[in-house]
Amino acid sequence: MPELPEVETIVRYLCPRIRGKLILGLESNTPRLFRDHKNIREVRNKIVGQKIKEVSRAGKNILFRLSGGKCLAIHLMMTGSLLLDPPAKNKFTRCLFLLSGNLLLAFDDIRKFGRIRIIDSLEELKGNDALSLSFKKFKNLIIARKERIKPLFLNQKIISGIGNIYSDEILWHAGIHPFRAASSLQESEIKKLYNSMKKILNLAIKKEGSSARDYKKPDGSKGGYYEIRKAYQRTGEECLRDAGIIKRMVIGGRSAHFCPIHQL
DNA sequence: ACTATCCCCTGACGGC
DNA sequence: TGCCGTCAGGGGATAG
Repeated sequence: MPELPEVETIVRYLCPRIRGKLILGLESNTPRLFRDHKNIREVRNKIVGQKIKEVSRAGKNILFRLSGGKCLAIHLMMTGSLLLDPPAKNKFTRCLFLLSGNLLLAFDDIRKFGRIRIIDSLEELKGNDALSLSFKKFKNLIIARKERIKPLFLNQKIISGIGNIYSDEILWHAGIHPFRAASSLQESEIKKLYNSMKKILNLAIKKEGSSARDYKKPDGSKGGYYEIRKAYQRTGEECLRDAGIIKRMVIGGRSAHFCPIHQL
């Protein structure tokens, strides 16, 4: 489940290696991947022959800025991964980009939830990226909402980039209960939440993401955050801060893992 | 505006 | 061995 740190890791890996390359071809047997377009041919016509001018990130989207002015947006959803120069195609390879310099970029995705689309400009995806959010903006987004804090963190339209792993980790670090109404948070708690958000996301980037299940870097290697997580998927285990036992509850169809003692 | 539920899709895993 | 139910959870749709 690639979230902001995983996507950022992928972008940092890919950018110096494919920037300036030409897209020579696109192969895919999974039309669903291009569900925002008529068919694969339409996508191919729009991108083949163009140069990748920049690789960047917006929330959980990987963005290729193309020489023609348009932009290729790749969303890995839950099980997608981008692999550069993969050893061989496998049954989960849904799409292949042929790049100049004899480079092959594969999009693998077990569950076919991923999505690739062409957008007119980067502006279309500019949301409130968790890492470029100022405290003032963050606070205003939080206090305006009656929604509970955990689903708020998962809502990409409000704060983009955070998914189930890091929302649990951030709330554990900040000592905030996932069911708290956002509008009930005190100024000091919002400050703590903001600092925890930056701290956890930057730490996870440093660890190159969490390989809980399917996530891997474009060279096939794994990230190291999962091994140092404090809350996510630790149901029944001891809290690493106090004597609490990590509890699991479902909220909005997602599982929240938290410590009932220090998360209030 | 908020909440819960279902759907998309496939693999892992536990029970029988 | 193999069949079945459950869980994983990003995001969109929909009903209440």
